[in-house]
Amino acid sequence: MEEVKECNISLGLGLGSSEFLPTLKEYKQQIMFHLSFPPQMKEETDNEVQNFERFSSRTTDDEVENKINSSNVYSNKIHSNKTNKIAIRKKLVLTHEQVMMLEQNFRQHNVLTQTKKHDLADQLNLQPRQVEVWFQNRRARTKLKQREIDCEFWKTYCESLRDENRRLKIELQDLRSRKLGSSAYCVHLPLAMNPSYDKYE
DNA sequence: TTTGTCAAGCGGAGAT
DNA sequence: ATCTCCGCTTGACAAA
Repeated sequence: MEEVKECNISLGLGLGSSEFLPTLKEYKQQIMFHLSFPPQMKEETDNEVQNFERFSSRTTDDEVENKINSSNVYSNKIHSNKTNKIAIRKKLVLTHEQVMMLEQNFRQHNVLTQTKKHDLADQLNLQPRQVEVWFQNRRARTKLKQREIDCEFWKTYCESLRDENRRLKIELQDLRSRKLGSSAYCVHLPLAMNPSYDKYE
């Protein structure tokens, strides 16, 4: 079967050219037209497109079209290197209300149960998978943020240790320069600060 | 043009 | 075998 190495079709997409935005059906037609798939590949691609329709938060072509034409959803093509198939990915931008609701639920519990996932999906008019993905990405963002905080903490801590080390070295040098050799004094000094420390090394 | 953000894909790991 | 999670990555988009 003919292999599709590269898919780089212009479908007239672009911001500010909404009158040229194709419907999902037109997308399918144009993809087929441009690539002239062999029948088998056409079928596979069509299935793939259908999968993406199911996968997206919309179920009908009309709904897809409305979303494509609305302000918070854009469409683009993706090409899977693994399967050499073409599909359409609809880039979803969640609304403020959707994000607020998700955030609120995330604060209560950052892991989803099956029931919670489906409830939220229903409430937000999203697919359960999209809710799941949002939670996964949200956990990743939290973790990243925490890592940054930890990193900052250890950086500061490290800096303070360096300062302390510098200070102790100066103090040690000062003590040595005064040539304080009294054994009574030495007893109360930590080993490293003991003027006789060199003897132990 | 570069950089940051975010939804989503992919693959591996662990649990059931 | 299936599900869910995580880490990494991709591609679209917006902002700088």
